[in-house]
Amino acid sequence: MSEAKIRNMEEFAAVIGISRPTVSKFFHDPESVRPSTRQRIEAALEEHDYRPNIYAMNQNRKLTKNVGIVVPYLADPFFAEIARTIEQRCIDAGYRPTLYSAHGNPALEVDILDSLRSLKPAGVLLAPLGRASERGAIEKFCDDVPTVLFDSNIQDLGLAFVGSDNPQFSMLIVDYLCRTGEPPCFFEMRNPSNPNANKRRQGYIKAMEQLGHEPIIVKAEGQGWAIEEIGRVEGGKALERQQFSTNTVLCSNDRLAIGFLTACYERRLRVGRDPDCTIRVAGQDDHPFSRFTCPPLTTIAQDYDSVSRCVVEILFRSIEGDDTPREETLFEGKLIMRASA
Amino acid sequence: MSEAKIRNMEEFAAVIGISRPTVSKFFHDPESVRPSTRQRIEAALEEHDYRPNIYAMNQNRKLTKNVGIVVPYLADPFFAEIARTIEQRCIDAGYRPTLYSAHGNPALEVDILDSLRSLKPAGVLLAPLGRASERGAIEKFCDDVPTVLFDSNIQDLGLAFVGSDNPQFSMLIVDYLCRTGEPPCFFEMRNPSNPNANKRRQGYIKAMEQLGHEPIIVKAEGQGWAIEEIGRVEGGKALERQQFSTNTVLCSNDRLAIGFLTACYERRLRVGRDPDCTIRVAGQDDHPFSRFTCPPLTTIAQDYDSVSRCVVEILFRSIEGDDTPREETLFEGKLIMRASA
DNA sequence: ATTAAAACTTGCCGCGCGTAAAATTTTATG
DNA sequence: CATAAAATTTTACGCGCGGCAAGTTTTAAT
Repeated sequence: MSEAKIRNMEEFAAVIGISRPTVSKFFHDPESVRPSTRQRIEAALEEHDYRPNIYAMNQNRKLTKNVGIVVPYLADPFFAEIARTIEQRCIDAGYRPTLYSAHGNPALEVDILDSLRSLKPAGVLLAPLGRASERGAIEKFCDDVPTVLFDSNIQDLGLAFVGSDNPQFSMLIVDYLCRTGEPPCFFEMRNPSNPNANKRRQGYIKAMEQLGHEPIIVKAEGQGWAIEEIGRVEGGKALERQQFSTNTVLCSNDRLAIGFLTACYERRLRVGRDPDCTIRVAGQDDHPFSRFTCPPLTTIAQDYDSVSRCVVEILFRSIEGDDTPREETLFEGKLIMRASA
Repeated sequence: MSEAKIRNMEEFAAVIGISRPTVSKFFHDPESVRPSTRQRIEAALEEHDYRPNIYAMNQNRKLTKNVGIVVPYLADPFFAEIARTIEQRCIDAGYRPTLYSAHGNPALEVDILDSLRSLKPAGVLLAPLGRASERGAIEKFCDDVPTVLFDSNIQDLGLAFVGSDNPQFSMLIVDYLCRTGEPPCFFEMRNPSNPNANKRRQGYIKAMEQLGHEPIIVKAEGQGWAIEEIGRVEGGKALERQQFSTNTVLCSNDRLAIGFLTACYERRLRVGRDPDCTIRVAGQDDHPFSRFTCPPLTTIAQDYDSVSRCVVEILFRSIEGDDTPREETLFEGKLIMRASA
C-alpha cells in the first residue's frame, strides 16, 4: 500500500509525476486524457486510495453530478421499488443520486426542493404529491433546476412527464372483468391525493359505456396516505349499505383494494372467481404485496422498468444539452390475472 | 423582496451592515451572537433569501451537520417506516440526514459506507444487512466515523447498538399462543439474513421448554429478501408434508407470515382462532401490512418509536462529546392480538 | 464614571479544487 | 523528417467560507 496519506490532488499528482490540472481533468472524464496517462493515474489510484474532496469539487464545478430523487411517500412499497430502480440507473450513469420522501406532506415537499436547490443538482426526478403539491413552489424550482416529473403529472411543469396510461389501465381491466363476469363497480377515494385517480375513473366510465354498461362509482371518504385503512373502513360501510350493485368491485388502486379485501374478510364474504365466492375484487398498480393478499389480487401492472428507464434517459439527455420541448410519455399496463377476480 | 441577488456571505453581511465573521458565527450557532444582531440577521434573511453555500461550509468545517442513515432494504415497509422516523428526528435536531438503502446487497452496503465517508458525516445510523455484511469494511468505517447500529447487531462494532429484545418477542407470543390453544411450531428461514432470527428461535425454544412443550422448528429453504415468496412456497411445502405437528404456526417474522398466509389460502385452510378454523398463524414485527392481511395477523409490535428515539439520542450525545462505553439497548415488544391467532 | 468582559470589526490566510490562457511537449500525418 | 494538431504542463487566479489575531466598540457590572 501507500506510505504517507495523500491529502489532496496536488500531492496525488506529484506522486504520479503529472500535473494537477491533468488529474483534475481525469476525474472529470477519464476519457479526456491520453490512455497512457490514464493508466498511470488508475494504477496510482490502486496504490494510494486517494479520492477528490467532494465539497471542493462541487463548490467550483458549475454542474455537480448530484441527482435528486423525490417521491411522495417512501413507506409505500410501490414508490420504494421505483425509487430503487431509478437510483440504480443513476449510479450506473455515473451520477450520485440522493433519495428524498415528502412523507405525504406538501410543506416537506417544498422543504426538500428548497434544500435540494442548495445542492446544485445536475437534475431532479420528482414524483410530486399531486393535488396537494404547492404548484407555485414547484414551478419556481423547475425553472431553476432541470426536473423530470414522473408518476403524477403537473400540467406543463418540468422538462417532461413520464407515467402510466391510466385510462388504459382501467379500460383493460374493465374489459377483462366484463368478459368474465358481471360488470364492475368502481371504488375510489372522494379526494384522492393522486391525480392519476381521475384518469382511472374516466377510463372506467368510458370503458363501461363502450361495453354498454352503466358506470357505478362508490366514493370513500377520508384523506391522506393511510389508504388501506380507508379502503377497509369505507369499503366496509359501502358493503353494509349495499352500495355495490354488482358482485364485482374495481378499486382505483391496489392499496385501496388491499384494505377492501380486509373489509370483505371481516364480513365473511368469500372473494374470488370460484363459484362459491360472492364477490370479485380487482386493483390497479400491481403493488408488491398484491401477490400475497388472500386471495391474491387481480390487477394491472405498472411498467416500473420502462418508467424508470425513460425518466432517467430524458433527464440525462437534457443534461447533455438536448433541448427538445416538453413531452409526456405514458406506458401501458399489463393485466395480472390472479384469484381475486 | 430583494433587488439584486446576493452571491455570498460577504455581500449578505454588507447589506445588513455587519461583518462577515459575525454572520458566519450566526450560521454556526444563532445563540452565539447578541440578540439584537440576531434579529437583524434574521430579518435580512426574510428579505433576501440568502443561504450559505453548503459545499464551501463543509469544506472548511471539521464537522459537518450531515448524518447518514443506512438501512438494508428500503422496499421493506418496516425499514421505510423506521427510517422515516429517524430522518425526522435528525431534521428536528438541526442535522441533514441522507437516506441510503443497501438493497439487500453487501457490496452495495460497502459502497454506501465508502461514499458516505467522503461526505465527512457527523455521524451515521446503520442498520446492517446482518450475516451478509462484510464485517471488515464496516469495522474500518466505524473506526473513522461515529456510528450507531440499530435493528441488527454486529458484535462490538460502533458506538452502541439499539434494537429489540427478540427473545422476549418470541417468549411473549409463545406464552400467549399456549394459553389460548395448542403450542406453536416455529417457522423460519434456514439461512436468515438477519441475526435477530437466531434470537427469536432461541426465545421460542426457551419459552416452549419453560412451559413444558417440545419445540418444533420447521425451516424454509431460500435466500435473499423475497421473504413473502419464500414463506408462501416453502410454507406450502411444509403444509403438504405435514411438518407442522400442531395447529399453530409462529413465524419468525411478519413477512414470512404474510407469505405463509397465502400458502394457507391456496390450500383452502381457514386461518384464525374461530372454531371453524383449522390453523392459527402468528408473526413478529407488526409489519405495516399485518393489519390488513386476511385474517389480520396476530404479532408482536416492534417499538419503532423508542428505537428511533434512542438511536438518535445516543448518536447526538456522542457527537457532543459524551464518551460512554459501548452499550446495547433493547426494547420490549407488545402483543398485538388480531384474528389470525 | 470606571472597568472588565463580551461582542464585534478588520485583515489575512488557508481549504481543495475548477478553470482559463499561454507555453510546451507529444502524437499523428504526410 | 518536417509540420500541424492534439494533449499536456505551467502559471495564475478564483470560489465561498472557516478561523485566527489584533484592535475597536458595546454591554454590563462595580
